Amino acid sequence: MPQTAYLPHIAYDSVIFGFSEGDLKILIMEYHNTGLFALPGGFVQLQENLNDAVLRGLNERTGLTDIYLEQFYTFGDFSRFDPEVMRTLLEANGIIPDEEYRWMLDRFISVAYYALINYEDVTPKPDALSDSCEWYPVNELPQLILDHQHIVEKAIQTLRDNLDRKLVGGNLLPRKFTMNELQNVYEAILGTKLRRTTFQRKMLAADVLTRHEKHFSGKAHMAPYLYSFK
Amino acid sequence: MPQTAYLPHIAYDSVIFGFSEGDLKILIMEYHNTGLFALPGGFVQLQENLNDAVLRGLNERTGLTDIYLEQFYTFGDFSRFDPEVMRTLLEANGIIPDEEYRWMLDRFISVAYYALINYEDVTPKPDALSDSCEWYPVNELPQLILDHQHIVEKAIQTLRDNLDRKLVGGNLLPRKFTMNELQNVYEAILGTKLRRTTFQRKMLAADVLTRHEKHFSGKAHMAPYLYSFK
DNA sequence: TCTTATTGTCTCAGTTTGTGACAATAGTAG
DNA sequence: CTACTATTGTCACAAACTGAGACAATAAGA
Repeated sequence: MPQTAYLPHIAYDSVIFGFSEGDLKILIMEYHNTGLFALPGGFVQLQENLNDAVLRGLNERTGLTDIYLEQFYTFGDFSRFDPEVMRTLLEANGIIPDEEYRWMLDRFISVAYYALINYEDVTPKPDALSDSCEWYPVNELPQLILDHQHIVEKAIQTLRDNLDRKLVGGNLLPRKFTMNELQNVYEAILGTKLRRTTFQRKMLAADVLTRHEKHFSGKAHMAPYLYSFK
Repeated sequence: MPQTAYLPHIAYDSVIFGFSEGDLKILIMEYHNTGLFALPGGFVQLQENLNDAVLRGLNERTGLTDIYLEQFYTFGDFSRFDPEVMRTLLEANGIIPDEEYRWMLDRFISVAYYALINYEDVTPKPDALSDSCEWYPVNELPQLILDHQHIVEKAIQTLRDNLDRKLVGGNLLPRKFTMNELQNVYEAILGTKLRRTTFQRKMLAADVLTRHEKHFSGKAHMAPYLYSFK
């Protein structure tokens, strides 16, 4: 691992949302030999924009470059400070927190972001310290380190609040999708069922969709149109 | 100034809103002998919660303890970094940035909050480095240091977005107020005129107000009721 | 050709919102 | 004491929006 200089005391965590099999999912890392699960995160280089640091981390995990990303809260309670977690994590990788790594055991304030990506576009990649980086349904998360569970909850809450205002649901789907697929995304995010006709009417009235050709699924019924966001 | 240990690289800025004479106003500090204007801000002590640090700063400026406070964004661009501003500010106060103060010239990431307070409750107090801490209408701000103008714009935008969702307008008024005063607050925040009857109906239907006695202003017309938030 | 599941659209009722009307004040001016 | 004015609380009506169901139009299999 080439050593780069980072801003001390400042970290970011990202809640990366995807949608598959009817479930809203997020990416979770599992660290080597520790049984510890955490959100993907990282640090900010000395001359790097905060937002760029997050995009860099997202690119390392997903390979994607154009990502819908939103900052939603900065967690700064002193109670977040638990050096034993980071020490465990480093030592499990054979790293003794000496001069070069001691800064990692300090207190951190973490700026949290959520990202919306198309599940199909991604093969998640673990980093040097982790065994895996995998999708978990938001309702079936493993126990997470520190306050990461709380960060996820706040991310979902913010996503729900922003869903109608920003019409971001489409970022979780391929470019072209059916109205039913879009509705499934909304239902997974909100955690409630929606009325088909009302949803369709609202989406069409919002004037944000372009209608394309029909999509023949091979199923024995009327074929739905494909749509994309304008 | 007793020296306390602070987290390096981390600051906060607060946009403190008040309402008077029909205008939405915020508190701005002017630093000694520099002509520099800035938002009230500060640093986080080593073992202090971020939110508590902000409340501490707010209390120092306003004397208030129960304050409606909301975190809205963390500004982390490298371009914020301009050590000359801080150097000017320290030197104008006869402080040479030596060992004890050099950390203040480093790059900072700033967590921004907005607060809503009752204008009448407050006599703003400058700090050790500033001549004044005064109310300015948001449309008549002086030129501010760094990206503080941008921070203010984002604060207003967030306040507008949250206005209906969180019904926070009342925090800018005394405990008891008339419907017309509340409407004036909403109009100042949104920057638009609202219809009297629609506004009244919406507020009453929201079921968040308690109606009290009438308020006799001495004017020659029907006296309005006073309301308070439940 | 018949059957089934799903889709796009329409209808109708119920609710909410925009807009103006209007009577009820609380003072002031005669 | 009576007119007059400005503002308030409330109502009325139309327009817009939303919930809920109805229904014809498919696409494929039996």
